[in-house]
Amino acid sequence: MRADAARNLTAVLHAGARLLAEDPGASMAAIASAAGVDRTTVHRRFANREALLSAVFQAKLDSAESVLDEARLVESPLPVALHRYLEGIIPVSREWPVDMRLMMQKDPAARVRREEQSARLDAFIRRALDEGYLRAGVDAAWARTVLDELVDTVAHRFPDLEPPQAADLVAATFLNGLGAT
Amino acid sequence: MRADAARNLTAVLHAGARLLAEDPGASMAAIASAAGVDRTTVHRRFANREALLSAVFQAKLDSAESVLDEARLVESPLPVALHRYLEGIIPVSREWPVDMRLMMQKDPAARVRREEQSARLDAFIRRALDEGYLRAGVDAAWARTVLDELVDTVAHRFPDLEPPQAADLVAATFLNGLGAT
DNA sequence: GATTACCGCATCATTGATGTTGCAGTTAGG
DNA sequence: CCTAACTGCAACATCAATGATGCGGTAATC
Repeated sequence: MRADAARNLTAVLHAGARLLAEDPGASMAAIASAAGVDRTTVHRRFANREALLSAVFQAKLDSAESVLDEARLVESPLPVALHRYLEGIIPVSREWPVDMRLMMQKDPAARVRREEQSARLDAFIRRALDEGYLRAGVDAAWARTVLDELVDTVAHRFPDLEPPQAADLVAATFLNGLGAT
Repeated sequence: MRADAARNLTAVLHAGARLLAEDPGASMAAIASAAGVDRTTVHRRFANREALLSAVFQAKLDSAESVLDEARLVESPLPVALHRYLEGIIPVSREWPVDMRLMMQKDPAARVRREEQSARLDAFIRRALDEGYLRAGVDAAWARTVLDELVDTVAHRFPDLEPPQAADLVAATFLNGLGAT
């Protein structure tokens, strides 16, 4: 692929992620325009709207997978792995703000991949329970969901918070909550 | 308004909230069908799609406002008010699963009302800080956002949890987090 | 039980989004 | 500098959603 084509491609993917996050019904024309590209250029690269969405998901899943790999969720000491994961996943969530849950109803391939990554985080939460970093009796599914939501929240509602500080905030809230004493 | 018309109206609003939560691009036809009503009936009651969305938001805002009033956020002891608010707002979030943030971009009236309600919760969070129920130094905006997200999460991702238990879970997570000791 | 409000059904017009194609112009890369 | 790849532009076809309307039938309310 030629260099300018590659630039346009990533521009379209990023513009797509950004516009679709604000409005899941964003038109191809709007995405193309935001990417500084003609509408037909997008159609030439992606056969249909679904293919474009798929490509955006794949891009996000790729980034997330790298973070999961580099966090060493299984090997590293748990607090270290948690912090490394958070510091990595928050920028990913910002770079690809598109919400997976809502949009990959019609993309089974992306769903499968998402579930594989999800399973790695589930295992991490179980490990946290086993090693006593979470209170006994805490529901693993609840802990997992809360962690996801805290990540999304700090990523998108507090965009000016740098990743290290954001990771601290999420970890502290997750483990200690916000209450006194 | 005739009784059957009122029934149809609420059926359309509920179907709309449900379908729009799953897919913000859900068609009027799909909503009408889900409500067991002809498409033209919906068009007769609501001049356009925007009006239907507005009505759904208004319905949710009405319910939320009742909860805010009855929680007595200013007068009651803080833990009592918090629990009462949670126990009330979780069913509202379930009854009207539509996400406000995403959808009322184009509905300034709803936005204003939402912000008024939001201000009441902001004040409640400030009160919690002042009275020492939240750790000193905790960012009020962060606490506020986390509370909202915990409510939405327990409401939609744990639909089988009864409101009292769900409220306990949210309050405990909010104040104490999930970590050990 | 009469009336009137409401509904379902069929039909039509309109619009915005999607997707395709041909062509001329530009630019990356050998 | 030459070529092939890529783009923008214009034009076109298609389709699904929106919105309007008239009419016969049904059901709520008095």
